[in-house]
Amino acid sequence: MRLSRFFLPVLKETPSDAQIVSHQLMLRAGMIRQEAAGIYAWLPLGLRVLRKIEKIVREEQDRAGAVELLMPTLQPADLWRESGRYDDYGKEMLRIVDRHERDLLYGPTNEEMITEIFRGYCRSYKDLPKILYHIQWKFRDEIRPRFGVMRGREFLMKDAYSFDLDYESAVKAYNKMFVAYLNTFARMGLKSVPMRADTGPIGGKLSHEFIILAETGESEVFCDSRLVDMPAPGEVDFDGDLQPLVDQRTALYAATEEMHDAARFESEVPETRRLSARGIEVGHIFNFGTKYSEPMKALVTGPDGKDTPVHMGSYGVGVSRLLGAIIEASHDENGVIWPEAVAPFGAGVINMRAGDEACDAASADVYAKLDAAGLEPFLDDTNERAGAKFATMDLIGVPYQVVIGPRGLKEGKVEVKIRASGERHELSLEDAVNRLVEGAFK
RNA sequence: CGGGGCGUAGCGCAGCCUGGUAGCGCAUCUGGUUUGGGACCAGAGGGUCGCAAGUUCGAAUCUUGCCGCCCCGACCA
Repeated sequence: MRLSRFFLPVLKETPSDAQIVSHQLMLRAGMIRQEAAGIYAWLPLGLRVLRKIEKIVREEQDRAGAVELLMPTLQPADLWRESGRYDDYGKEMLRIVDRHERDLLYGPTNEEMITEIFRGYCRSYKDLPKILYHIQWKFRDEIRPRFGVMRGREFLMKDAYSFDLDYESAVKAYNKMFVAYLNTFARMGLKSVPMRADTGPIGGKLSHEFIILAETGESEVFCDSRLVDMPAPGEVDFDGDLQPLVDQRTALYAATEEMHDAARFESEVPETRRLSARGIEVGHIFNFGTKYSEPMKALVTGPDGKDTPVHMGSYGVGVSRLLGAIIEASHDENGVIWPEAVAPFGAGVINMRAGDEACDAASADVYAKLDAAGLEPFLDDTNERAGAKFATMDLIGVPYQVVIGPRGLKEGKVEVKIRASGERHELSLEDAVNRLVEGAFK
């Protein structure tokens, strides 16, 4: 992508209504634009990152054996009357009446609808187990939206739902998502900590929140510090026994404020490892048994010929919130520092003197080679001054910058700057390209 | 929903108390000089001061109502 063709409305000054750094940087880098309280338009740069995050979430869901589908944002109220949640959910649910006076709602979540879909087709225990998911926009009419995409009213969420014959089998699905989540967040450069959580209005007994530690987090959390640096499981056999991997983590103390037990914390965790911090919830998994399948009559016939309600679980990831969480975890005074896996562009190319024949030619050459190698380069081919170009490239957080100017070019050199460390390397044009393509700077 | 604050040009703000020609910085446009860390000079455009009603000869400024946004608390991916 060339900057001259792109749509990148960067702001020099920080808009006054943004309080936390991720919100400020998302506005300044031209990633989002607020259209109403808690409702944002995704500008091209923000959308690119959102898609990267979505892709990682999708790949890890698929790897864990979940199957993607897509449900509508609008749902009939009757479905929610079946589960009893039409009345329970309260004002957070946006209720809509259509021209025929039919009650609809903009889905805040999809347990009812997925249960309806499941019961429409699956009658036998032989259809089980199943995990279905989608990545879709949700609306919750929050009392107080805040912090940009961290607590928006409209937000992108991955929600998965599992269906099993019994509790034991449902725990296996739960464990799959548990492990998949650890891998998902790790791929985005985040250290996530699974914590015992309250099940809230969704109901059920087994539940964990996945928390990213950050000063600006909304929840207070307490955990054994060993959990924070425990590496993600990585390659695992999702059909194998995941219980040891889960136990290894759940054995260590970790709880959010509402589940915190100070006495237990102090007795189980040695003082040096007691970590109390703030965190951002980026994922939440639940097992809720037959809470929906029973009232909604999602029954399967078991091997014994008897009908039983399926055991279900639901598993959410705040996809749009993750942008905020990643920025909170990775930025400096100059802007965002994207982990490579989610960076909107793989490498930036700064043409220091657009219009200069040699600079134009060298920039085009580097750009073409990086592009051919699949690095998704971003070329600043504008007439801005050097300082402005550096500032913009730093702000939008591109992991590597190739600086091509007349000064270096005289000696056949370009400069590669690593955004995260600030390190610079003077290299020949070929070396710069080759080493970027090889990933030599990682 | 309770408490607090704000709404003036695309962005950041001043002006309001004490009513009388709507201003500054950045951004934008034109011309020129510049060009390795957010340039300089000269000129130009852009605002029914959130909306409505009231008070007044006269309202950005005072009063009332409404709307929107932000912050603090109880809830949530």
